[in-house]
Amino acid sequence: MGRSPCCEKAHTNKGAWTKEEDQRLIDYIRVHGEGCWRSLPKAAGLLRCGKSCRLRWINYLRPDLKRGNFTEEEDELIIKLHSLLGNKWSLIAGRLPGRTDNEIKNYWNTHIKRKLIGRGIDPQTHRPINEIAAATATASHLDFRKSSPPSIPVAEISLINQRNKEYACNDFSTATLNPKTESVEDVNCTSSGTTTEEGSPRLQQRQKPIQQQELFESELNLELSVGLGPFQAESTRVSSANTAESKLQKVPYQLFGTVQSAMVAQAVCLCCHLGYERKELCRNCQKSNGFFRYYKTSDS
DNA sequence: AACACTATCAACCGCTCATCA
DNA sequence: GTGATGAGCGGTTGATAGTGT
Repeated sequence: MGRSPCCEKAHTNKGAWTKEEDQRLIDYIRVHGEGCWRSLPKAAGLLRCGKSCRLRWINYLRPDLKRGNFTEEEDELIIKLHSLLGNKWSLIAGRLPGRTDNEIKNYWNTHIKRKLIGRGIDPQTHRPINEIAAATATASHLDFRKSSPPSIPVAEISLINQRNKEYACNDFSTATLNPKTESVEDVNCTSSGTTTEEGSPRLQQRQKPIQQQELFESELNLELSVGLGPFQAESTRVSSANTAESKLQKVPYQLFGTVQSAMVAQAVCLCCHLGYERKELCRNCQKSNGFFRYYKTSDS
């Protein structure tokens, strides 16, 4: 089915946003709230397409964004969530208050992937690289390296394997996988966008993380005692009964060994759970950020 | 100082999903 | 049931800052 372009491309700016454009967007949303992205640019006097405005707001201008480096706790949480959800960056971001899907995605690709490889963990499967190497022994090295960017020289694998043995006893992902029930293909699912498997990659992305999570639910005392973030909670997209997100909501989560039933309706942001900001409520738990949000149910 | 290479991340693109008429 | 539309997601690209030679 064809569809009209989201904007008049000939009359829109592209590339980096100027301070003036940022200010226009902020001012508009401050007054009118989020939403109606298609009509927003015109209404706000911006020569941008609605998608661009939305991205700029969500990824950069939103007042509750937490800028700065990721903490070690955030790293580990991202790794845990990725092992469950695959490249569902928006779902992962929903559990990391103040972080955006784009930010997490970039951080994953630039830092965490390398970190996991250094630990001897395959970043896509979250399984030890030596297991994967053994399972793919018949495949060419080139294929293996292609599937696990950034590639590591084959010569380094033995060193990594050794490191992995040391790490494996502490690593949640390696310690909880059941070799009897999971083949490499079972786990090698999550979603590399570069997959060349047959069928719709996107469909597989949606289905496989759930299968994987079912394995985890039974075997892993997973711990994410985090509810939906303030933004994620409003999403109409999480309503589907069978999404990984909704399944996550049903499970009582524990965080780093601390038992907490996570009532989604009483969700508390991760940073408060972790005690990052003990003196006062974190920004994500405060509603008075000077902006009001656009609720379809009440505003439209 | 100049150039090449690498890393980072904001922004874009193409796609799917949800909703509505 | 079907098509149009808006919104959102995930993968990719490109500009630029940082680092090495």
